[in-house]
Amino acid sequence: MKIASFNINGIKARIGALTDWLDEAQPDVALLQEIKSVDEGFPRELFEDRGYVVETHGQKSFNGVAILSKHPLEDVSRGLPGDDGDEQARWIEATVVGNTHAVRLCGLYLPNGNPAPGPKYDYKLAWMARLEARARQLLADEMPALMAGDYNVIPQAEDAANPKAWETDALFLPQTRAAFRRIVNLGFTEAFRARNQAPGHYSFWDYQAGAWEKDNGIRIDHFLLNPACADLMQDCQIDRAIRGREKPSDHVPIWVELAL
DNA sequence: ATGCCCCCCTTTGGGGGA
Repeated sequence: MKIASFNINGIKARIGALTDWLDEAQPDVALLQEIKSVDEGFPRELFEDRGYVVETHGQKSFNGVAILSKHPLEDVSRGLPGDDGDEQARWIEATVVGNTHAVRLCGLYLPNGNPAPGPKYDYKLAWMARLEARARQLLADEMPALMAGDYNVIPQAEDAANPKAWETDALFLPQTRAAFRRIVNLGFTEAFRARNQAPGHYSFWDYQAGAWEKDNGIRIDHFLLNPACADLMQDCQIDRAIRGREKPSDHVPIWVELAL
């Protein structure tokens, strides 16, 4: 089963780019971030026509996550636990049932956090603490589980073309990286790095200053797999070429192939 | 580190992103 994550930066602006990629890449599941749409505005029939079931957790103008799946989804849950007052749509969960295993899927859009320091950075760190709490539960469960999406975290210097430029940025501050590492170190496998240790692999290139043309990218979209899920991983890749197309998102898809 | 893009509800600009 091929499970992909893609920050599309607005569903309305990305309909063509998204459907083209779906038709070619043929993921069984696509976890989408930044749909920037309310649930009623999401063009679900475009995906239902392609054989996907659609679950959204939308919000007006900003954020918003969704799951598209060619297999039935069960136990859908919206919102990251731990703060009932959090209005931002950044988390959706569901269980997808394969032939041999069921897998718990968590799609996430972690806060950017800039400028740091400040209230937005405080929100990012608080959100990451809630993420850690949910991650601990997923580890305790025996069911294979993954958390995938736009983490807005550059884990290591080799995950940026120009790490110097990110030193004071919320995506790369020591506190951000420590919070991410703390979650991984609970026992998760960072899927891409488990299969590829080379520098120069990115998932985001800014629209500005010719970042794509200069390959001035960063790797901020990640899959974290619990041990039962890591045992099923057969591949993990980043669809880099998508960034060079017409009217692209500033992110590209990343996907894992799981044996189920 | 700013040479862009997306959203809103618009006619002219503001908020937000990474």
